[in-house]
Amino acid sequence: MLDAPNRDRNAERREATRREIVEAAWAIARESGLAELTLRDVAARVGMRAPSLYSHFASKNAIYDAMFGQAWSEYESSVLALEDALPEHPRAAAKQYGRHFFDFAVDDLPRHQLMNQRVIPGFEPSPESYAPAVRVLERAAANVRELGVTSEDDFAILIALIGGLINQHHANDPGGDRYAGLLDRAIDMWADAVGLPAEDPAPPSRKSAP
Amino acid sequence: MLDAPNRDRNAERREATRREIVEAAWAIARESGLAELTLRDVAARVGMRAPSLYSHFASKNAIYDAMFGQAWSEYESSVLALEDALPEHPRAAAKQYGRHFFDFAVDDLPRHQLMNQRVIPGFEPSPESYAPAVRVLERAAANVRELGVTSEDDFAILIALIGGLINQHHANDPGGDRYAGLLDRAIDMWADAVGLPAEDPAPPSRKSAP
DNA sequence: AGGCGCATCTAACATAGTTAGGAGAGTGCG
DNA sequence: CGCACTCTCCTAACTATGTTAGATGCGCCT
Repeated sequence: MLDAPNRDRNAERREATRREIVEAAWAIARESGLAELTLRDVAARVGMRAPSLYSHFASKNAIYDAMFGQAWSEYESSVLALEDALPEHPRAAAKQYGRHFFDFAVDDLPRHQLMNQRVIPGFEPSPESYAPAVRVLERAAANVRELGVTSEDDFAILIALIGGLINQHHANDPGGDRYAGLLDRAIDMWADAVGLPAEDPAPPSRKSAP
Repeated sequence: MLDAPNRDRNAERREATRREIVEAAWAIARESGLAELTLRDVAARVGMRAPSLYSHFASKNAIYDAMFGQAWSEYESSVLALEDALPEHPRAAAKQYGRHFFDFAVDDLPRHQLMNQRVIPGFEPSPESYAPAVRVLERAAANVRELGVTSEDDFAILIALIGGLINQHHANDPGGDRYAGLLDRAIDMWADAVGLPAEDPAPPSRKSAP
């Protein structure tokens, strides 16, 4: 039996190894794409053989789940940070939100792919790993409602619009910035339709942190 | 050497076999999903062994290409048929277009996946198989322009909007119809923004075939 | 009849994810 | 100290899948 301090130390080491594995997997995914991600390569990068990974993860899908869970978690943090820096004007805030979603998805292709779960045949994220993403959407919905948009449907349309531009960017213009340029125009269309007021020339910054 | 009639007959047989293989592949994809599509299963369904498929296709990706090429081709035909039945009112026509895109993508999940090419790691469609899809987009652009939309960007935004709703449908609401219901509202938003006139109460039908 | 082309076959290979079972290090108790 | 337990990692191997090599046999042309 292990006593308490040693149990803790072992748990830490385990966690560290798990993190190392997930980091290695992301490194490979970023360098060569998710399609090139093999357990043997991941294992090699952390100085192991493939079967040893099964001491830390139940399957390859469990590794995907950890990868995506980590990304969603970081995403949630970045959204929380964004909210503190959000301008006061509703339309400006909507645009900043939109640009944030877009940049996040575009800057880091493999991380975007997690939003389109069909990229990995047979993989379904676990509710736990997906939770931060759900919270982000709920927060975004709440924030958008606070801007004066009362309809869930209008919010869903905004999300669809941004998601669609992201997809088109990846399909037609990866590397370019045509669809990033369309984002402001698209959000303006949407803002007019839902009745957000026109933007001030010089928007002041808002919300000192509590 | 073969004389001309026999060469033709052989070519026909070859084409028939290719079609049979592609049909079998679609059947499996529809029943079990693209992830479950294996060459051994495809071959079994047409009464062959897997390596024999290589007499007709250079690789599994070549089979995907044929599958998607066929789907794009049928899609082009359905768009041509749609255009004859398009109502005269610009906003009504835009909605009918939008609903058509949406229904096509939603009714037949595996066929939709071809639009999101990232589903099959390592697969890129050939320009030839993809040509009908390009023509459909060009026709759609021309038709939308004819409705009075002069900006490529506004057209791109419409496409993004519809594509985004389709993606959300597949991700969040497969089987339901929430996003189908949002489509009209979304297209109305877009139509107002680009200045299409309000819809007539009773739109007459248009364009007898030439 | 003889020969050529071609679709199909069997056998096998390479690469994946995964499982079985054992070796060795660390830890705690007698 | 020595023994036993646990845990991580290992080697070996299995299975599934795309793919290649080479043989076989059928049909058509001369």
